[in-house]
Amino acid sequence: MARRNEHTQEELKEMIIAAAEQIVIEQGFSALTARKIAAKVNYTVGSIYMVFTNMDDLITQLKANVLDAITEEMNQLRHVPPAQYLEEMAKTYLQFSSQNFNRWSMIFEHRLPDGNPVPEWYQYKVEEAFQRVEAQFKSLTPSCSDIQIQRAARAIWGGIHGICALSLSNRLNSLDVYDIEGNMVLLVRNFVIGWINSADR
Amino acid sequence: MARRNEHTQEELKEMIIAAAEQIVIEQGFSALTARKIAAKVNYTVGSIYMVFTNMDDLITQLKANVLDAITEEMNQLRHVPPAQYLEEMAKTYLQFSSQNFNRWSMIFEHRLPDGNPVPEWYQYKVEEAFQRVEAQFKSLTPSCSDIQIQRAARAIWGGIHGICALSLSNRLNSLDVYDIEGNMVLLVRNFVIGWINSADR
DNA sequence: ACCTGAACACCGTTCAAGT
DNA sequence: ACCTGAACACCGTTCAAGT
Repeated sequence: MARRNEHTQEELKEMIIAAAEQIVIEQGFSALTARKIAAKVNYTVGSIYMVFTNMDDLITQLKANVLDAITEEMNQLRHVPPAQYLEEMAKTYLQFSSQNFNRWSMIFEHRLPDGNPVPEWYQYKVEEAFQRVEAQFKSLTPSCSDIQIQRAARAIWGGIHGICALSLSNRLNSLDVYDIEGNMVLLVRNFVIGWINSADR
Repeated sequence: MARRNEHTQEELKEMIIAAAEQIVIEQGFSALTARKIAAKVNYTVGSIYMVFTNMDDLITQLKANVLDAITEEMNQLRHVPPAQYLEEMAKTYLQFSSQNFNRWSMIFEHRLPDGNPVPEWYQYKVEEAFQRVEAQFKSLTPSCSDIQIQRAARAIWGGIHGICALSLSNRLNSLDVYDIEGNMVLLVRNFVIGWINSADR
């Protein structure tokens, strides 16, 4: 034992991530433990700490992968006018979060301890998502200042996320995804109508 | 030892809840443990299970208390026209969630295990919050059907919640509460404008 | 009837020791 | 250099035993 050299550190890292993702998908974030991961990849618990500084580090990687998966879905969207594009984004986000509920909710169920700030590269991924929304508002109302555009993007993306969060957490509430999609579209459409018609921006 | 009879079961329950709330406020939800609570109320861990079926039960009580606190804040709101009332609700929710961040985020960081459904009395408290929003839309557009009103309420309340959730979790992002409040108002105001002007409801 | 204390089956994290 | 195994300081939950 010790020094098996069966896998490179990089391979081990990927194996651990894959095993962890499987556990989250099947049993939810709260069921994710270092020992379960180790058993799944056939190493001892200690090995995890060769390639991750701690569980929070590992979980941050998992969360980043989910952000990437969402971005990937958004990249599939076809090119349509901005108002419609925003609706498509909202529907895509809803679809992703309902179809990948355990991975998606991990993003919000996990919080780094107070000392550890969210790493910059992770923040950057979040920013990227916002920029896609900002681009739509920029083409919708080109005369608006950057700050106005930013506000609109944050308001509507917050709104889109919030409908997902409330609807899916209370999802026993006899609301199916189709109904939620209606709320999604309602919010986006009315906000956009208001945004275009309003002098108050 | 054993059989101290210093407190009634009801008193013990309240002491435990109070101690748990203090821990959440000071150290966050993830730092809440049965043993810490027991130490704070000067009983042994086992005693908690005399008055709560398990930690999830206790946490559900804590979450309910937070919902009550939010409702309490909403009850302080003065009587104003519906469009303005919705904005006031949004601002109140933001203020509460930023001033009571650890208690508020507990509501969304904690999830009952898959077998345990959310208790009815808890669901009811959530419904109550929605009804207050529905009432505003009812007086804003009295001719709308109940289902339209419900959709509007869920859309806008989801939106309000989502802006809080995204803004406060990424709150290092150099956005202060005043900026977020601006996004809040922007969302509500534009949605309401859109809602009133739109034939598409 | 109330409460304890100890046990059980778990955690995350560290690190001396082996190859 | 890589990996283990065991330890440490924790968890939630149960329950026989004491008063």
